[in-house]
Amino acid sequence: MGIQERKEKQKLEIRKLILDASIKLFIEEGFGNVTIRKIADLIEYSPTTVYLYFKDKDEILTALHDVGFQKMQEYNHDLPSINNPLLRLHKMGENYINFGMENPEFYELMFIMDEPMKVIEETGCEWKPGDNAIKVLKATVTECMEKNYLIGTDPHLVSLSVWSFVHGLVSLAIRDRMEKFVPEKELLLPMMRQSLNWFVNTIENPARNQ
Amino acid sequence: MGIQERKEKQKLEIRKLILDASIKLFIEEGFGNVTIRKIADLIEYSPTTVYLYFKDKDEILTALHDVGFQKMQEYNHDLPSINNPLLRLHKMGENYINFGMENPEFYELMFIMDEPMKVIEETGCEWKPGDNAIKVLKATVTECMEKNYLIGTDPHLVSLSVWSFVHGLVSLAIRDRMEKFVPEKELLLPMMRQSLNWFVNTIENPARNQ
DNA sequence: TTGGAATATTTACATTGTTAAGTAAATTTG
DNA sequence: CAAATTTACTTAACAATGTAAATATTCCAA
Repeated sequence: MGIQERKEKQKLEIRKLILDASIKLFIEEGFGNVTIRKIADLIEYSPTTVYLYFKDKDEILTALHDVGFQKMQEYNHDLPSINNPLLRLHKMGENYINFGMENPEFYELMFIMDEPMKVIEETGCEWKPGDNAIKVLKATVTECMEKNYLIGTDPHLVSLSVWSFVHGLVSLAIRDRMEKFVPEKELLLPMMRQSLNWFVNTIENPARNQ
Repeated sequence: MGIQERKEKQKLEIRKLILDASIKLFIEEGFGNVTIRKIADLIEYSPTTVYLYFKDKDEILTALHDVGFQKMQEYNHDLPSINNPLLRLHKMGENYINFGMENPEFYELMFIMDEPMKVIEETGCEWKPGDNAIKVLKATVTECMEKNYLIGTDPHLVSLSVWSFVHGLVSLAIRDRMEKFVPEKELLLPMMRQSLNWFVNTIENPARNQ
């Protein structure tokens, strides 16, 4: 029925309004600013209306978490054009760092905050966006090993390690734990890139110098 | 004056009561359970009395953050007995992981949550406990380089990288982002140790095989 | 004993997430 | 088209939270 469809669409539109308002709020001033009432203010509805479109606040955060993963994918649009798998892995790392530092609030939702994982546990236990990203990483690491850019037989373990490394960099940085290491803010990102360079150079198979 | 001293001591005792109560609360049920009112209930004072001993909740969290660093030091009591600096670095990593996984709430305060760093920014900008830990790490990495266990000339950069790596492991684990990589909970810690092994083996100077 | 400082409590307020009840408009049904 | 029902939204309210101001109590020195 056409009328049904239109209603569905309107419902989705208001959901989008809510999400956009939430994004605006936390982009501009962090998560403390994301309250149901402020969202409602922005979209010019009453606070309780929000609950007609989302079960609770955590569900909103989870939806934003999904948006974050889409955003991160955009950062990786240039990956397929890189043939050398180790270079590709390196670029993935750079993109990951750039994404995290340029979108710290999204990054928090995706990899730090508890709420999205709680919701996911309640609703099927599938962390689809995360799993997807992991799959790409693992494929790249596997290729690196097949083509002898990396030594080792366990792409699983190495993928986990690579991810931990870049996540460590980003999460320490956005939670202000690196100020001792890098007092000047302008040097933070360069330092992180340097660290990534060191990492990639170090794990590269030294025998594969042609 | 002796009477002054006794009063000082009593003040410190109540502060300790407050901190112990807070620890009990978040150990038993996580941070959601740490509220001024629950703390007050536990120590059998009224909620506002807490404010006579701490400026606000963030200051309590920051004090707990300090306690966490003391606890972490205890994990490292065995380090001085290890002569080989690379082995020592390895053990530091293991201890770090063990501490984080066994005390996730403290770990959060020390390396993930915003509040303590906010307080520190307001009161002098010195992250003393953190700086101290970093100093130990840097000394070890420096020794590794001097004795040729690690290649490279920048202990600063490598220390940052090592820390990022283990922090990445721990923080992904305690925020439940590793369930895809390691579905069974019992295998999580072994996997993290394996990852650390891989890391240390990989960064070790390959030329230094005697 | 009394007055003032230190310590504690009572009351209160604003903000938060969230639920329950009510209302007005849109839609379906007869 | 009129009545009934569903939908979309709002108002009012609740409980929990951090915290401030006003008030009360305790304690010690003069």
